[in-house]
Amino acid sequence: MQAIDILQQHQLKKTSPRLAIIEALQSVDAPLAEAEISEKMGSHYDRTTFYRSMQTLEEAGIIHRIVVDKQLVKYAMNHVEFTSKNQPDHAHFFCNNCKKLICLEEVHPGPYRLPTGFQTSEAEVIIKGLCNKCSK
Amino acid sequence: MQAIDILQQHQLKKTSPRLAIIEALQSVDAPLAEAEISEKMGSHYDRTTFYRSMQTLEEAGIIHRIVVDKQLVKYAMNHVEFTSKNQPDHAHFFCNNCKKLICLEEVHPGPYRLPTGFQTSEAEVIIKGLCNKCSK
DNA sequence: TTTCAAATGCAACATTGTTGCAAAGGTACG
DNA sequence: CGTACCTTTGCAACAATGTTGCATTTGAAA
Repeated sequence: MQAIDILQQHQLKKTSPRLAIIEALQSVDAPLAEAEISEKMGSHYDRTTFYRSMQTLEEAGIIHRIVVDKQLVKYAMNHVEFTSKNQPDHAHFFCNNCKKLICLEEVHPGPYRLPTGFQTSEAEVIIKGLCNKCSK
Repeated sequence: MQAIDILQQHQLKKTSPRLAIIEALQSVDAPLAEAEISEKMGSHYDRTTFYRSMQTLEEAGIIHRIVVDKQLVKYAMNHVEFTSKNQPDHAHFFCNNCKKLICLEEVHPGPYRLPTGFQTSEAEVIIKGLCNKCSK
């Protein structure tokens, strides 16, 4: 779907930073970090606007955020079936060699057997290792 | 086990920053963030030394690091049976209400059914929700 | 006790993210 | 089309976490 239609569908204003961010994420088939997105957006880039846009897009269920490691956060488009109520709960794979992050849409972790009284709302799973290209 | 014995056992120098960090982590039954550890260590505290010590202790298999969220990293003692080769692979629970992190030593996630060619070396699982005290 | 590699502590810097506020821009309405 | 209004942007300043270089100190072995 086109970026402008996605914003329309969620009743968000069609501003140029939001359109640029969505188009950057759609341009590659992998989650991107802020630095990678800002590169694709060129010169006219503001970090505050980026973070505020990401928050808006995440709350609307358009993107999701993946915390890979201490200093590495990546952002990815959601599939159309995910909304703010219906959170994506797939696992992510991080390749220790090529440093790429891959959404494993078909891997749904859990359920987990927690001690009595614990209530789960969501789970974040990062599997690390070597991807299919780097393990050869 | 005493902090000084732990360092001895791993053939690490028994320096005061390392001893203070281990004692801080042992003083409570929960993973701590840098700010929480530095509080317990009092005035004589240096952030560079802290991070370098944590790296040494992690590589030795004495502690492990848990990335809870974008800007929240916690550190916890390993059980004696874990070494640098034998990584701890238990899940962690983060309470969205009281913000405490709990090691679920008995919850061992996986195995995961990954696409062909993917090799797993480790997995990090953060389950979020309400802990037994906050769900009442 | 002496020696020396390892570790500390300081300064400076890097990255990621947040807050306040004035200016600019999108959208609805006439 | 133009205007009015509320949202969003963009800038500056700040905050938290983590890293690098280098001189000084210190643990531990001889």
